[in-house]
Amino acid sequence: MTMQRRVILEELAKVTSHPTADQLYQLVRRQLPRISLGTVYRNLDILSQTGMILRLDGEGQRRFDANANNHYHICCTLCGRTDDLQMKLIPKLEQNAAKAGGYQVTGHQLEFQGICPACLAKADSQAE
Amino acid sequence: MTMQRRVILEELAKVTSHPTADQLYQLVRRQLPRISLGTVYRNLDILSQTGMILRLDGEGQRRFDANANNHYHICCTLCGRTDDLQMKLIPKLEQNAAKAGGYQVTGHQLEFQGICPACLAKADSQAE
DNA sequence: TTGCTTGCAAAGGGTTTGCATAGGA
DNA sequence: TCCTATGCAAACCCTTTGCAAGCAA
Repeated sequence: MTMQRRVILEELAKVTSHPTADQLYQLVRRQLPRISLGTVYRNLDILSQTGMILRLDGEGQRRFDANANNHYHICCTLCGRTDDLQMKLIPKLEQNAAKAGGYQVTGHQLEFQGICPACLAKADSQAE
Repeated sequence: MTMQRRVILEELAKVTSHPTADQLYQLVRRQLPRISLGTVYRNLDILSQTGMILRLDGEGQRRFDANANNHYHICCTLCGRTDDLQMKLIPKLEQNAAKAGGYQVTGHQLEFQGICPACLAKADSQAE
C-alpha cells in the first residue's frame, strides 16, 4: 500500500459520485501533484481486483466506487451521473443464473438507466 | 432501411453468439465485400437506438444482440463469450428502482459474470 | 541489492467523424 | 435535383504498456 494507492482510495471514499479514472486523477493531484494517470489506472486496477473497490463498466467511460459491497446503480442517460440505489439485493439470483446457464457464476451487476432529477427538471423548464 | 442495414440485421439475427462490431463486420463482408466498419458501427447505433437490437456495454468490447426483448446475459470472464439466460424477468424491478432513486427509470440491464462450460473444462484439464 | 511501484510518454485498440461520392426518392 | 447513407481514412479518446528511475525492505 503505497502513498499513491492510499490517497487514491481515500479520495474515492470521500466522494459519493462515481468518478471516472480521470476525475479521480484530478482529485488526487491536489495532494500528489506529480502522480500520473497511469498510476491511477494501475492502482484502480489492483484495488478492484482485490475487491476493495468496485469497477463499473457501463456504457461510456469506466467509473469506480469505493463501496465494494454488492449494490445496484442507476445511471442517467443524459448526463452520465451514476447513483447508488438503496434497494434490497435480490435473493438467490446467482443460483438461478447458474441453473439457467451452466456457468460457474462469480458475480453479477444490475444497472438501471433513467433520467436523473436534475435532468428531468432541466427538460421540464425547457419544455415550457 | 438500406441494403447494408438489412444485411447487418440479418447476420446478427442468424447467430446466437453476441458478436462484437468487428465480428459482425466480418460476417457481413461475405455478402457485401465493400462495406466499411464505419457503416457497421453507424447502423448498429441506429438499430439499437430504435430498439430493434440490444447493445451490451459490459467490460471490454461492446457486443450486440438481435433479440431486443429484455432478457439477461452471462459473460465469461475468461474468454468473453456471452450467452442469453433463460430466466424469468424480475417483476416490479424498475418500479422499485424508481422509488429508491428518484429517477425516471427507462430500463435496466442485469449481467452475470462467470466461467463458461468450455473454460471450466479447459481449467480442469490443465489442473490435472 | 532485490523487487515492486512510479512518472513519463508512447502505443494500442475500439469507436467516432469528416468528407467526397453514390444511390434512391 | 436533393438528401441521406456509404466507403474510406483519419482522428479521437480512454486505457494500457515499456522503460528507466525511485523507493522500501
